[in-house]
Amino acid sequence: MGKSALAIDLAGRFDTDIINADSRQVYKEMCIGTARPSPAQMAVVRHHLAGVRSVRDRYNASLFETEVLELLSLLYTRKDAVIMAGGSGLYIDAVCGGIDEFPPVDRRVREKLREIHRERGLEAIKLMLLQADPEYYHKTDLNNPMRILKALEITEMTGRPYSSFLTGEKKTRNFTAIKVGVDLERSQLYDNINRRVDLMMESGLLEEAASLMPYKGLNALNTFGYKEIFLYLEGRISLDEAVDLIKRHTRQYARRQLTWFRRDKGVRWFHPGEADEIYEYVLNKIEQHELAGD
RNA sequence: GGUGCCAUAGCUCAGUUGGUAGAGCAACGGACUGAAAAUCCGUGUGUCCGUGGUUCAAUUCCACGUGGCACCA
Repeated sequence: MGKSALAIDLAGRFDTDIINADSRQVYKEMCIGTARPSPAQMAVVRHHLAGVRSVRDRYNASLFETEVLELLSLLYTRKDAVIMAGGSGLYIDAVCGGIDEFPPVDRRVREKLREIHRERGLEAIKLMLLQADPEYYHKTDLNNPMRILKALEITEMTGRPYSSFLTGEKKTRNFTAIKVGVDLERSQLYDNINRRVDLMMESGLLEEAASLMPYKGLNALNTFGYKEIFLYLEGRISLDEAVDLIKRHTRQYARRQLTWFRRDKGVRWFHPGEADEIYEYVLNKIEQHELAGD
């Protein structure tokens, strides 16, 4: 869509830094396949939280929330505004409104529950959820094993139903978020995506992915751009098929991002080329906010 | 040149003992509280290749044509 380039443009105008809101660009080993900003771009504008973790590390929306809040308290001593850019909606919402706190989950508990799911299927874990947390059972998507497993993990760890941790409260922050979304014609978006993937291949995505093959079981590598190359390296599909799949999966992800942000009525939508208009919009918002005396 | 098989959704293919059709993938829409580039849900009007014939009725049967594939020359 052109989020990164727009963010760099705006960061220049506001003389500020960018915080990366992308769940896969945090991994230092995943560079080409996540289109992490280039060293040249990073030299122009300071980017935070890109390439700061290993694929072997556990990372999630809550850790991101914590890290960004710490970072922001630091940045706001020097900057009036900070730009956060990326497509990971849950991560952005965690920063802007917070997510409820859960206790950490023991690896063995997680493994045990996954094994039950693997061996006895969805019905088995659904039944467990019905007993452990009927409230959540009636509320959640029962076809989605990840949701069920998550709830069971927390219930198992604490002896309390998962739903008792869900307050739905929006946390107050000491900053105001001005949200800007970008969208453009599908045909053009898809052209951009196809071109971007071709460029990744020219830049050595195959080699990067091949070097990460030993980690293919890790969550970080359950990512389009990598998993398709793994299929190729295993001889299951041709390289052309892999590239086509990467393009397709990237397109589908772009649509899912739109679905997420469209739900947020606080987002103001622009064409990615409207940098001037976006700058004006943000300036006005800041001004209104200051007049309101906040 | 001859013979046989095939032609149905964007793609791969089911199917209709004759009453105008449905799966997977794609596409589109949606959901989303520590795996989120993850995971999950919903949406199927298409000259059923063309023309003619048989029939109350043809995408289905028959003939011819067109295109593809295979085999024989």
